[in-house]
Amino acid sequence: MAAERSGGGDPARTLALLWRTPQEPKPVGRKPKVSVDQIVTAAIAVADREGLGAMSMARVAQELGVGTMSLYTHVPGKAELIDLMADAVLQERDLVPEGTWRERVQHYADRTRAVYQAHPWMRDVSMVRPPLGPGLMDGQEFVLAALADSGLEPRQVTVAHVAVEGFVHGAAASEVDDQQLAATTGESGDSWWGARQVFWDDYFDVERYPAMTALWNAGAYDTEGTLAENMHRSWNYGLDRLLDGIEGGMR
Amino acid sequence: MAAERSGGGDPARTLALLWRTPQEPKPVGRKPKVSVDQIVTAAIAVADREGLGAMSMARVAQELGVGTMSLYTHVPGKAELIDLMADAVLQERDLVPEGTWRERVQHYADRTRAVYQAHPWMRDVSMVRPPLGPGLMDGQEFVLAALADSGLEPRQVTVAHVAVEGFVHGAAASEVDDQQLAATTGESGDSWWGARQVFWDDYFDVERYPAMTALWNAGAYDTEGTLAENMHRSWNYGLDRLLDGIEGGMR
DNA sequence: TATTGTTTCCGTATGGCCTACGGAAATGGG
DNA sequence: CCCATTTCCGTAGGCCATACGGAAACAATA
Repeated sequence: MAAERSGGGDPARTLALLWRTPQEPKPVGRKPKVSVDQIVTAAIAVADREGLGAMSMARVAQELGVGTMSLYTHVPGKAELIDLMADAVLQERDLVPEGTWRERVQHYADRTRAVYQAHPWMRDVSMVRPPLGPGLMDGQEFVLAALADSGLEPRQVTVAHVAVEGFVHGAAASEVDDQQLAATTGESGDSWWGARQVFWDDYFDVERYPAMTALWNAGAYDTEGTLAENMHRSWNYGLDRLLDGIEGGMR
Repeated sequence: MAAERSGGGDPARTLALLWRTPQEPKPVGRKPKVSVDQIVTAAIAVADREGLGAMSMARVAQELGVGTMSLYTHVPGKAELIDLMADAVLQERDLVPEGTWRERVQHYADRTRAVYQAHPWMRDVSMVRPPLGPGLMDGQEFVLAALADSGLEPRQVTVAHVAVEGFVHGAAASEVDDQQLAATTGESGDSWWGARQVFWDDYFDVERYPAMTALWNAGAYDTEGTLAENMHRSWNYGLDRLLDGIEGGMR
């Protein structure tokens, strides 16, 4: 399925929802059975358990014990609901501004990674046209403040920011991909690779792939630990090297 | 929509398709109206034009002038078809092993980026449980050979490999996200941001976001060029810094 | 209490998706 | 001409988002 995205709906309405612009309680009329917060919470719960693909309007309504169409009274549509979900979980990062600029970027990366771990469906939410809510904005402010303290020129800060942001979201996404697939398909990554043992037996050609063969023979793949642990190690390594490079590029 | 993925179908069947294991022509029986190659080509064409979300079995069959169910004679299901599509476009990279290890990694990144540019739907294809076909494998061999020439220890090569791979696919994905959304929603990135001018007017709080405000005032966002050009610049910067870091880490 | 205005709830219907099943159609050999 | 074999594909079941419009609930008023 393609990346889920914010609708072309009225931006003002979506922004009001993202920032929960308070509106005076209606004096007359039927009392609502559900609130926006309840809908968002229920939607996140469904997506956490069964993936974004299973998060249908009908499924969320069922979870709340209301009719499907009732949701549309509180939320413009599914795309906007996903925006609300994304911003809500980004708020869970709870960033504390302590330490050097580098430690703060690493903290930001760790917290963002934790969000993806807790909510693997974030992999499927595009951050190119992001939900302009408090969750996203607070995060941007945090990293930009850290990078601005690094000594980079203002113009360089914005460039470095895109690179860091890309790495963090990209790496977090690929790291949780595995879990998400395990959850939705019911097959773990290890089992999946195991079932493809046939590949190494029947298709891998040592003459066509000398570098891989050499690495294999050198024991480069004799690793302890699970697939997830190895990905995490690589994630830390990659971010460290990227920050090394940014630091070194200032001279 | 959630990431599209390979089915739990018979791995042997999928691998045979990926490597196009030749099978002796059937002596008897009805002649096929379409081939696997034709199906994959048509599916790629549809996805290129209208996104992976529009690439339905019915749509592909229509493109080929056959009934929907006829496709299932040649391809196990939609998930496997997506694997075949992904491996096919990865083969377009056509990697030439020239230059220093660093130039080769950069060449790999450029060619992979070109694939995403030409086929934006690749953003929606998970690379965690990748199609183990020639397109993927040749690419892996190419980068691993380059990294192995860098002087890193074998064990370090595999770690660096995951980091580079993550950066390349992640950055390429976020770079094409914008184009893909422009194509499927009919709204360009610039127009989308324009419609959200309201945000800066009504919601942005200079006291809550001092770092962003300072950068803005310092002219860090007074950039010429389009959104796409800026993303490309950041991509190059990020990869350079990552490779700087890898190079520096060897000492 | 009955009416009225307002708001929310939600059943129905439309048009899409994947794919299991099984019969029809085509083909070449005996 | 028959028949085994292979491919083609119509039907049907069970999902999805959401436009529309009427029913139901509620507060204020008469």
